[in-house]
Amino acid sequence: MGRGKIEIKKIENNTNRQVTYSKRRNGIFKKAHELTVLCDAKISLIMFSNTGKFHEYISPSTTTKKMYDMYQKTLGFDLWSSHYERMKETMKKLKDTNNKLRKDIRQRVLGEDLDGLDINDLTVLEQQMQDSLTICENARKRVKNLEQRNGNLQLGYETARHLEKKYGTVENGGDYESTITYSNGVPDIYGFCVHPNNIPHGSAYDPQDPRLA
Amino acid sequence: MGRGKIEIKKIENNTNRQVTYSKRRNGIFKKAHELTVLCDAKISLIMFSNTGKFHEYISPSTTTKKMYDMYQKTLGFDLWSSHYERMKETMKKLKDTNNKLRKDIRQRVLGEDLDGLDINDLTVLEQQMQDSLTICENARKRVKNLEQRNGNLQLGYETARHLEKKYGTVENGGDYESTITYSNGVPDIYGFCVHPNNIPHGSAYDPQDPRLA
DNA sequence: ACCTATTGATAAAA
DNA sequence: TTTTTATCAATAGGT
Repeated sequence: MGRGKIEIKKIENNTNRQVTYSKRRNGIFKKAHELTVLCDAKISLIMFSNTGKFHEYISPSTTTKKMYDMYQKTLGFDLWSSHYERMKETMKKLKDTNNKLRKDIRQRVLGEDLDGLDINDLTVLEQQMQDSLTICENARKRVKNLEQRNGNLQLGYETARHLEKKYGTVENGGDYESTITYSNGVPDIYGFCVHPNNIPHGSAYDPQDPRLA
Repeated sequence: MGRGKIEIKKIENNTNRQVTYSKRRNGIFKKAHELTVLCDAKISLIMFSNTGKFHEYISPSTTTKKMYDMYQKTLGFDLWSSHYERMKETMKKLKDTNNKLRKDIRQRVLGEDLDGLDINDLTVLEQQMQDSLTICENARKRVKNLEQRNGNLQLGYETARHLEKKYGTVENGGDYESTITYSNGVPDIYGFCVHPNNIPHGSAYDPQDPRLA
């Protein structure tokens, strides 16, 4: 639709391609806007030129984020589920590990939960504790010497209480099952947003622009 | 552009609006496809009619997922960052807790890492260990009696090795910092995909369709 | 950026 | 819905 028909194939002339891109981009944005208004539709149109320049149109009644969310729901799958599921699995493992470690501590330090162990376990455990106790005693003696020499007698009984409170069961660390909801941060005054790549510069489609009316 | 100019405002006649939506949708899809080919651009165009019907165009050289990923990178924010960041934080906390617990165990059971404790800590620790040892000893004696009575002499030294290997430092549980990359599951044979809402039905834009040439 | 001859898109009707 | 066709709109090539 111009001074001659053109084939729909890549325009090799660089300048020409850029000009056509600019013109047709405006055209398609205008079409998107018209369709939005005429038919009360919601449209998300994002595009990158071959030079990486970014532009988008989003219907005023929605946001890109919402459109993408609807897109996922409509197609019945979550585009980042694999990523997300991996995360959730790892979190579960970490929580499990935490709980096991805490159980170990209760077993070893507080002397609870020994019922599940047989004689071999208990013998090993007892020996380890004996060794640890010796190491601990030696350390205490060393430190006692040092602290006395420095007249360092501070610190009270807070330590004991503190240590006692540390070995409960791990609670649920966070709620990640809830439905994803969000509002995005894209300003949307004209219905059109043209976001250049990195450095902002002019050329936004303006529905009021008489040149495009 | 038809048998009379029309105002760009919502078409109130329902049938009319639907017809216009259908026609213009095809029009804009064709434009998107032409722009993709002519200028080697990448375009993602998703739309929902006012009745909730879903249609999309995606340039053959890319995927909707990639487009939104690029979109996020270009705009410098993450559409699901709040959700994602919260998860990462929680994971970090869980890992930290794990490491602390493991350190505790090393301290208490293996007798390592006592350098950071002062005399009060060590005294408390020593007393706890002494108590635990006593409990453990008693447990062992009880179990020993029971096992001997039952002639249960199985189990070897595997336990000891097992216990020794359990208290290393927690390694990075998963790599979630890496760039999100994916290929989506959207079939893309024609460059155009028309996904009706829920139940698939015909009407896909076909670049080969002579009616639209 | 602007022109305008042409091709392309589409509103109304069938 | 799709086709037809009279009209209006978009734009290719030139300035």
